[in-house]
Amino acid sequence: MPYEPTLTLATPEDYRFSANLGYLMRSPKECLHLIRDGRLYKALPLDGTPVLEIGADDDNRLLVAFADDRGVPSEDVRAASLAYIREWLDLDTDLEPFYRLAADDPILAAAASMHKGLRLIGIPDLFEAMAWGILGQQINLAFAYTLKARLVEAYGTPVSCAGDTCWTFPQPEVIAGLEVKDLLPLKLTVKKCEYLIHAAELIAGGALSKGRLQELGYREAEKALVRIRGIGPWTANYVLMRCLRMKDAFPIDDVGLHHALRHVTGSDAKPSREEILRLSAGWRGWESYATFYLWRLLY
DNA sequence: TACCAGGATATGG
DNA sequence: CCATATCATGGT
Repeated sequence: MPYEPTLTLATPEDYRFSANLGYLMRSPKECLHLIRDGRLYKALPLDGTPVLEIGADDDNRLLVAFADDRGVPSEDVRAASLAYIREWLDLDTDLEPFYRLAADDPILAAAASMHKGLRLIGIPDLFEAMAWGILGQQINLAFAYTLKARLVEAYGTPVSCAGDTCWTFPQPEVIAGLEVKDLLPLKLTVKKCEYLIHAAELIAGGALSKGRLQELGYREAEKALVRIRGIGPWTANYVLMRCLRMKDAFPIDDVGLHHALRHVTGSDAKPSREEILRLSAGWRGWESYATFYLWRLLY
């Protein structure tokens, strides 16, 4: 079904829209975007919450339409939407160095080849990234999606989208105003309720911001995050990877990474920290991308 | 049905 | 500093 794209967006030579949709479709419980007939829909967390419909043409360009019935938005909103897409889908990173190192890497070669054209899908909003990390601690991914959907449907904002509902993630100001007892019915642990509310308070109060973390650089930003209650090394690196887009962020404690490494090496035991450091020695500066690609081997 | 899941923290040695 | 218990529901 043809549609009239309002905007077109050039992508890098090695970009493949379908490879990225593959990642975005990994959970049927995802509530922050939806995919229909090869097109991606999302309500952007920007002023006016524009709803985007994103497809691709044969020349590997992204075709962007505004999928709500409010007509074409203002120039400002269009520009902000394009900027959001570039960041979310990571259209401005040159992946050539990553593919070059992956081609000769016994761990990465297969994943890089199989999913070539995939980019690290981001979580531009800091609170969403932290909340998603906290929710996902020590539970399987399917359950994490269930919890996220409950949180979003309780405290987020519904937006009509392609005859369905897209949601925007709850604002930190909203979650900061809650008490543990408000979140318990979602079946989070008491600690996760506390972590979530505390993170929301830090961001809503201005004590923590994406911009400030960005200025710190990887090591210092990691330290700053780990000092926050409920944010350990895994969550800190997850946030730096998905939100701050630090390419050397590396969630080395990630169970999914461990499974992927076992899958590639054929080992039946969880790799030790030393083993992972040895296997990843050649990934310097691309640890986040390496992890993201390895995750794709799991589902 | 058991087992375990994209961990973090508190506690005890 | 390292090992262990605890959280706690739900997916497979």
